[in-house]
Amino acid sequence: MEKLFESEGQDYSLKEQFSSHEESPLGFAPDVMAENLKQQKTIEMECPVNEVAFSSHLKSLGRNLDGGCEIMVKDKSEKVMSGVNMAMCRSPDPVVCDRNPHMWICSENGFKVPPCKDHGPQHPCPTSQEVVVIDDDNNFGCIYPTTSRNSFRTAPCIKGHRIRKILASKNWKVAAKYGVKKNKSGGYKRKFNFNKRNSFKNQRSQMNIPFKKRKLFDGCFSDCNDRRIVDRISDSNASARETSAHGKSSLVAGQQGDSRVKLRIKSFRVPELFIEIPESATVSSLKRTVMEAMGTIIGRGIHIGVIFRGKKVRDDNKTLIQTGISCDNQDGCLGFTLEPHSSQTHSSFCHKEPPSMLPCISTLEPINGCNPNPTMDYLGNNSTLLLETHASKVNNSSESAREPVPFPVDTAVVERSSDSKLLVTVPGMDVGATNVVQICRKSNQFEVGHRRMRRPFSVDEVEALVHAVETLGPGRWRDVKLRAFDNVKHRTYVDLKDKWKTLVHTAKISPHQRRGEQVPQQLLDRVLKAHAYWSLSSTPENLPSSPPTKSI
DNA sequence: TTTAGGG
DNA sequence: CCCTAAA
Repeated sequence: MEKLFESEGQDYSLKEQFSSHEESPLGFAPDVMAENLKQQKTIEMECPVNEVAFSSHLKSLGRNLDGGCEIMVKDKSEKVMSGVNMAMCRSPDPVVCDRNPHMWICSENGFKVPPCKDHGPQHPCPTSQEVVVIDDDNNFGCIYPTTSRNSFRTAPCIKGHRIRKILASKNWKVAAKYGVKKNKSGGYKRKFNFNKRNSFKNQRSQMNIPFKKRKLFDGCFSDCNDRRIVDRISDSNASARETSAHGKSSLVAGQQGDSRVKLRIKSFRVPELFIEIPESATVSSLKRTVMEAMGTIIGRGIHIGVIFRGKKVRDDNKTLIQTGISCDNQDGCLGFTLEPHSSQTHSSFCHKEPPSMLPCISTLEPINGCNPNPTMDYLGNNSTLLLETHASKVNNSSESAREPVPFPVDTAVVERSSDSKLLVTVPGMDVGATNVVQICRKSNQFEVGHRRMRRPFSVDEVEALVHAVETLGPGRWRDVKLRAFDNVKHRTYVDLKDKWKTLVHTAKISPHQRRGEQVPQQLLDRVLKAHAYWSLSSTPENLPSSPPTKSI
């Protein structure tokens, strides 16, 4: 596994963690993860904050239709990090937890068992109780695999209301199971894997989505590359296990005898949130920020995309037969994505939303330069959703997904920033000045037609680039990358080449023509000098004897 | 995969 | 930043 960030002796600021969230997840050090994966241990979490946002989003989709979802951030010592400066959460592994901390706890050292009828936080479930099962009657608890005896407890009401909708209850149940795995001590921990690379590679994500039938799983990462999802079904068929094929969907031969197609959707690809928050922000403001982002994105507009045999099925009017979706299909050729509502593509941008309504849906509309079809693939967790639906339901799925989800979010003012991001200003946050949350659906570079988020080079980056080019020369961009940006995943050697190109151009034009963050003239002088130096000759033997930094 | 260059 | 021909 590629090393994502150094943890030893490093002092990451929150800003760094956020700005380079791809490389610096808040969670475990990747090498630790890799080691754990080798040993097939449970991996707790590797979770950049933007992904935290989405994990929360996933959870909220499922279980918080009637209420808010509190995000708990804990460190290894089990201290709830709420209210402290997030900069404190560097080396520890902040974890996002459910709104029901009595149900699951997710810290490095501690855990609590699910409150099944037989056991509680003070009396952990025995190891024989391998899985937590939530049945179809709003119960949850443990199952004794040897005796098949269940220890269920009726699910609590949320905000004093029994969950009304069937979908809601199903969701809640699914999400409650989300990411829970028994640890070796017999308790249960949340388990995440947000390894982006693997997620991309495996084109897999886990998205718990309302559907007709839900079954339960204990998710096990059997290995690093192939985290199959083991389903454990809560009904009498509890011994039945299913292994997810590709994190997508499989077509199950129907038993109806007619032409119905049964789909078992293993997962959805989901978009991703990017959140930027001041380093001085408190955890509670972070929570709120994440909440806002979640509410924004799940509020409206998400609908379902269908990908069949690697191609997106764009024609909604096609029948399944015309599309080729049938029971004969092999596993994995059908996939679903969550994506912005297409009708909002050109909709105007709203600035205010009535109270008690969701924030503006603008994050869901394709942002200028942003990917209109974010398919950031999320493995994301170890549970999956087993569902069966008839073919006729497929077209309706977007309908249900579009259904507004009640979510207690403050009115948010949403603005479009000039650089293809959305700024969500959240009022009432306790971080002094205005909190600005940038929400931008990041593009998936592995998907065609998706533009990456714009990330202007900082002066420091320019300095590093200039220095590398001074010594290596232009034209060795791979070396430049390895030398100066090896640990910066989002800067490719093409990016560096492009940046050098613009730097040379910038250096040649007059200062008042320059835009963006001003690069110090001294740096630009070095650019020109290096450019001239390396332009003198294309052959090394004709080069001046000393590099540009030392020459002249 | 990298480089190089136009868009 | 994207796209892509060419190496």
